[in-house]
Amino acid sequence: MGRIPCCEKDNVKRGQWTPEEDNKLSSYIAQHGTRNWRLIPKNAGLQRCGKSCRLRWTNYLRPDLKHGQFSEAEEQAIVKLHSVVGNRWALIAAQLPGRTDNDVKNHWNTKLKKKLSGMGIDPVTHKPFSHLMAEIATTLAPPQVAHLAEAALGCFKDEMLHLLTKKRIDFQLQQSAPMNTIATYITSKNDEKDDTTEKIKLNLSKAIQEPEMLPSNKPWDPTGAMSANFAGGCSRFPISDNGFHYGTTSFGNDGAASSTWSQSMCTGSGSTCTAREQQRRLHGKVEDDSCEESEGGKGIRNGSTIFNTDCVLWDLPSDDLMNHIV
DNA sequence: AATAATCTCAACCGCCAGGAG
DNA sequence: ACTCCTGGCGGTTGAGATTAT
Repeated sequence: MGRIPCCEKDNVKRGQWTPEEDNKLSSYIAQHGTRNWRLIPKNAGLQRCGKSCRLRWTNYLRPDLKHGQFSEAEEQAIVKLHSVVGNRWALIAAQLPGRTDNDVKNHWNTKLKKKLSGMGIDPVTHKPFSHLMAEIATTLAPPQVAHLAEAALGCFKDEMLHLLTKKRIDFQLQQSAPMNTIATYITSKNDEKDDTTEKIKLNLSKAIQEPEMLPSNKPWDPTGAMSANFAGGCSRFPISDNGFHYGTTSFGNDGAASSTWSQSMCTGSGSTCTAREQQRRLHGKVEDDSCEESEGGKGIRNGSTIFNTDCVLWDLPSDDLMNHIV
């Protein structure tokens, strides 16, 4: 048979750890190490599950942990790595000395996601929202394009509403917008949220009709207008009139301007891979996915390879960052 | 000042791969 | 060969803190 259960579920304490418990756990581990988590709470005199002890130690008590704010360099590293490996928090944390996967995950979910959204970047794909919309537009037949704004709204509504409500961006209704498109989206809802939603719809639909916004033939075409906007130096987004810039100059509306952030956030013009695909590639589980020009599952094992594919164009010192991953 | 809304982050949950038995 | 525990991981929750109204 297997092994005995790690702990008695009904006889363990849960919730916040007290300083006394922390002391017991720390001093026990200092003497005996972390060999067997099932035995540690029992031997240390703790009414905790071994799993809970392990979590407390790895996420909080370990002496090599940093507990302060994330530095800008750390944030950049997180975003870069996230664009490559997706939500592999342990993998990302391994590149940041003193940070745990929980730290990185929390920081991403509470700060960095919003920061990227605020810059007009989809935090899942690391592409500009407008770039994504242009890609969608090229995949639709003309009758379907009329519904693009609706579809995009479904994807990005939360981020857009967050921008509108928290950042107080004033979307101005454009009287000159093509009426046949507007008529498709405007409905007679009166409450404020729906009004906001309609404004978003209107501006999204307008954005995709702007000639300079649309790609010359593919959205990621390096010769196209989209790429001129987003590749390499990563210039600016359509919403930058409201204060968001995405170039080598300022981007934020919160005063956190002119940082090296702006050079790091953009995945460049080549990415057509979703975060999920990146993860699958990392695992090497998929040999022939939709991003065939990349190295498939072998990319991550070769460290720098993944940074050199057509899917992700980073200016990363890839060997440094990926050493521990390989 | 009181209340509501929002944010932060420690802790938990459940799943999985690897391996002990 | 099989069972199932352990350790690790990512997703989610909720209490407390902070901010807005």
